[in-house]
This record gives sequence, C-alpha cells and structure tokens, in this order.
Amino acid sequence: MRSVAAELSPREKILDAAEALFARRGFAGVGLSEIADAVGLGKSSLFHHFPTKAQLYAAVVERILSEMETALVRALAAGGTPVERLDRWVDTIIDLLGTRTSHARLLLRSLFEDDELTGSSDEERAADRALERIIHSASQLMREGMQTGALRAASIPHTLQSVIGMLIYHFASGDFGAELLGRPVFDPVEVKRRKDEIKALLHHGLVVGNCTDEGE
Amino acid sequence: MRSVAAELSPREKILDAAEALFARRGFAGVGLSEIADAVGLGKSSLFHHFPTKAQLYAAVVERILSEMETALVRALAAGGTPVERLDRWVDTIIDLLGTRTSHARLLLRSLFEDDELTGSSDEERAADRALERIIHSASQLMREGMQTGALRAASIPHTLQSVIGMLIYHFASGDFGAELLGRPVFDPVEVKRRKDEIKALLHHGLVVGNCTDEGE
DNA sequence: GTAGAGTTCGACCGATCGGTCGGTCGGGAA
DNA sequence: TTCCCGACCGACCGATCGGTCGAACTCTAC
Repeated sequence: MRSVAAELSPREKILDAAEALFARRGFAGVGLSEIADAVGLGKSSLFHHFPTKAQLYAAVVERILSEMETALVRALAAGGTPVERLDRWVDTIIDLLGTRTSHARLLLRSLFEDDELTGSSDEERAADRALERIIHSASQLMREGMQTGALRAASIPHTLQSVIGMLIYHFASGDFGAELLGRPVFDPVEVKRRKDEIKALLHHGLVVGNCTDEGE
Repeated sequence: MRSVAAELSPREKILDAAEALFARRGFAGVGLSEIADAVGLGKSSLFHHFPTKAQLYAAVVERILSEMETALVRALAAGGTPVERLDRWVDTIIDLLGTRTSHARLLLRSLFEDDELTGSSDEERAADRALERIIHSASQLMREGMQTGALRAASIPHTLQSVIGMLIYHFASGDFGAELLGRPVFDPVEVKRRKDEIKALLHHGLVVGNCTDEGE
C-alpha cells in the first residue's frame, strides 16, 4: 500500500496511540500495557522512549498545543481588521478541533488533571508556555478590537472563556453532542455549520433588537 | 457543637466526599479507600450503601442533575417573555455552578466517561432522563423565542451547545480560569460578572455595528 | 433482658497498576 | 569478525485496585 513514505517513528506511534486512549478515558483510566498493545510493543519498551507515564502524557499535550499555536500564529499573521482576524482565529481552531477528533477532549481533560499533576521539569512547562502564548495573542487581538471600537467593550478574560468554552466543549461533547445535533460533531457538515453559528453569535448575539447601547 | 440539626446520613456524607474527589480526579483516578477515608469509614462499609463503584458514581451524577432540573423547572415556571426566561435560565445555572464548586467539573467529566461507562440499570438512567428533560425544556424555550421573533433565527442545537459550553466550561476551568481572571472563578464578584458577561454576549454579540441583517 | 435488623470492620482475594532489570536481537562501524 | 548500541522483550517487584466475607458492634422493639 504505502510505498515510499516510510513508517512513523516509534515515538510518534506511541504518541498517537496514547493520545487516542488518554482522550477517551483520561490519564488514570489508561494503563501502559494498553498503550503498548495498541502500538504493538511490549510494555517495557515504552520506557525506552518516555521515562514515566506522566511524561508521556505531558508529551501528548505538548504536541497538541504546539501544533495549535503554530496554526494560530500563522492565521493571525495574515493580517486584516481585528474582526477579520477574530473570524480567522475561530475558523482555524475549528478546523483543528474538527479534524483531530481527540484533541478537544484531551485538552479539556488536561485542564483538569494538570491542577495536581506535578509540572514535570521540561516537557510540561513547554506545553504551559505554548498555551500561555496562545491566550496572550488572543487577548491582544480582543484588546485591539475593543480599542478601535470594532468590538463591544467587555471583560476580555470572560469573553475569552466564553469563546474557548464554545469551541472546546462542543468538540469534546461526544455522544451527547451528537445526539443533540442528530449527527456526529465531527461530521464535515456540522463542522462547517459550527463555524458559521459561532461567528454569527459573536457578530449578532442571540437576542434581536438590542443594538446600540446598554443592557440593563 | 451542632445540637439539633442532626448529622447527615452516611449515604449523603459518602456522596459528598465522592463528588468532591471524582470531580477533582475522575472516576478512574479515585480509589474507594480514598473515599472511605474522607468519610471516616472503612472501605468495606461503602459497599453497604452502594453495590459498586460505578453505581456510586452514577448516584453522584444523578443527585447533581436532579437538583439542577428542579431549580430550572422552578425558574422557567415563573413565566415572562422568552428573553426574560432565557436570562433567568442562565442566572439559575450560574447560581448553581458558582456555588457547588465541584458540579461543573463532574458534569463535564461524566459527559466523557459515560460514553463507555455502561448505563447501569436504574440510577444512571435516571440521570440521563433528567438531563434529557433539561435539554428539552431549554430547546423549547429557544424555539418559542425564535418563533415570536424575540431571538435571532439560529440552529437550536448549536446555540444550546454554545451556551452550555460557556457555562460549564468556565466553572470547570479551575486554575486556568483563575489565572485568566486574576481571581478564583468561584469568587462571588466573578460569579456575578459571569452572569452579566454571558447575558451581554447573548443580547448584543461581540462585534458592534452588525445590527439588522446578514453577516457575510 | 434478648432477638434481630442495620451498620461497620479487618482480613483477604485475584487482578492490575507503574516501573525495574537482565538480557536478546539486528545492524552499522572498525 | 568483532564490537557496540539502540530497540525491544519477558519476568518480576511492591503497591494498590475493586470487591467479598464473616464476625462484631450498635440501636431499637419487645
């Protein structure tokens, strides 16, 4: 079948298997033997590539976040008005989360588990820093939009939390989301629709008729 | 110390301890001995009140969802325009999630783990049905609002997902959210602000100037 | 009293957990 | 040919997992 392209390195194969399993059942819910079986290796061989289970998990998270950061930097660098960049920011994240079916769940899980999972020296700090940069540039974008008057004045952290919630939660919602939608959340039709719906909500809100000023 | 009010029943004490632990580390991440220690019982005593670990977990989820359903039914029954009821719906959920600090995480986790955790006969079905009723009544509310023209026409499932994501994710985001906000997400000031910010986003959107019609 | 239900307990079970260890294997350099 | 080295493996370690069992300790009702 595949001819030239060469096999993935064992390290990558391990990361792929671990990513899928961790996303489905969480850090504590997956045994190393299970990961090893999925890759086709013995359990002891995993320790040749990753010193501990926690560091394997950290490597999985780091890979996801750095891919996301790269994509977002690229999307924002293309320029345009703040609103155009915000729309492109949303599109880029949805393209990623809608394609890599385990990323949303894994990121959401890592948000919980990391509270207590000790930040192991190297790998985990890298993930944290990538996340920090993503958040920082998004905040910057919103601040700029509000200063130029393109965006309504609002709490930037809260608005960021709202957008993150709309994005990550949706693609992590699994069977529940699929039942709501009547179609898998990763179905291309629904992924496309998700882009439109989120951008429409950001552009127009939900309630009609409250256009110009205050809300209370 | 406390005189009249009576102790909580052992069943409730177990549920409280299990709720806090499951929320923090997930189903697989918590051992029964840990729960037993937290309650002040021997591990074997837990099996007198709950036949298996899975059913204890299901009971925890069920208690949360039924409390939430009761509060929401009460909030919607008070009547008013669709927009008023929607605002009250948001306020009610935030009052709950902002007070019971483990509920958001536990609900979010249960959304993931349940995909594979077998729906054990009784207790788990009860939770699923409560959740179904919550979603159903919220959909009904949105449908009514759109039909009367109070709400912008939009995909009800997607809008529901967005609102759920904004609510649940935020209160589950823990240290990450606290760092963003500069204050714990359960701080009363931030809880109050969360209500205002979400309702403002639903009322006005984020982008200004796109008031009346289409967005492309 | 004492019978009996409800509750709690320690001891124990097989299985699995993350991780270690000593060693096998194949391929490239000398 | 020899040597070396990274990849890999099976056997094994102590600990902990969810769960069972039978005995003991309440408390109430009679």
